[in-house]
Amino acid sequence: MHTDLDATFAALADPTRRAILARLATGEATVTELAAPFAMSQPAISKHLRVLERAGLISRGRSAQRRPCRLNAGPLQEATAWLAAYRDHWAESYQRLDNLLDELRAAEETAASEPAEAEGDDRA
Amino acid sequence: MHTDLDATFAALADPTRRAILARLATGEATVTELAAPFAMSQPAISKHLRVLERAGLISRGRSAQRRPCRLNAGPLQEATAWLAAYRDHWAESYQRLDNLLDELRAAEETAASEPAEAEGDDRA
DNA sequence: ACGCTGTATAACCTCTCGGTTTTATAACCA
DNA sequence: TGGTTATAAAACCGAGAGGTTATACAGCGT
Repeated sequence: MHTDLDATFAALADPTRRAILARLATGEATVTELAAPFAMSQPAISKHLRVLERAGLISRGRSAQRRPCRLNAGPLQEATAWLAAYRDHWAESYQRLDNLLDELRAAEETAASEPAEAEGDDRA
Repeated sequence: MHTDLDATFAALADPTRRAILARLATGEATVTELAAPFAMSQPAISKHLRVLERAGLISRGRSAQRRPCRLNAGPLQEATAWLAAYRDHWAESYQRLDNLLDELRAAEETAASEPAEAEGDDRA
């Protein structure tokens, strides 16, 4: 249960991959759809997807010649759990930020209908 | 405010560095103290510390010829905030884990005297 | 002044990463 | 059957990670 953190954090260390995850949070997408926003070749995206897949962050189906990707957030939860152990430490420093997360959480729950303009969006 | 995630996640992607952070959650420590548990040369640890420092995860003081390190958890909070955007997605899949975090949190609050022993300890 | 302790720097090696271009595979369409 | 679309695979490249050993530097103790 304490493995894979290497792969998970390493996968998250790249802005392109974080953006891909953000996109996939919206719903399934094909490789070319995912590649579109980036000034990068298609094979480069395929490589990123392979990294995400090996980290367990995405999984892929088959639809004709397309290979749709979908988010698999399990590892993100593991990562979050690891980080949670340090919550106190930044709470010490500046407790106000403890609220930030609660706000964030509340915002998400409330904004079920409102057009999310909040973060989760990286990259141009 | 949404930068540095690259550096933060990259820093967290190494088990040695995660272990160092776990150790520092206990309190300040000198370089040799930090190096002790690892089957690795001292310069290697110094390099890891430089990575952590450049990621803003630690800062260092001076006490005689020693250069004590202390945890600076700000970036961890940023990382947590980023991950928080995906909470729903694993909540969908298996809601039970939503509780896990609450339990973890509760455990920490209760164990006000026992600093993070959960996980964090990697490596042989 | 001398030597010891604590830490950083330098030079080097190997491996992986992130990107490229080119080519192959697979499944659709006509 | 042939062509086009969607994706993967191969071969290559430069840069950086992560480790090593050897060396330099700083500050203490005597």
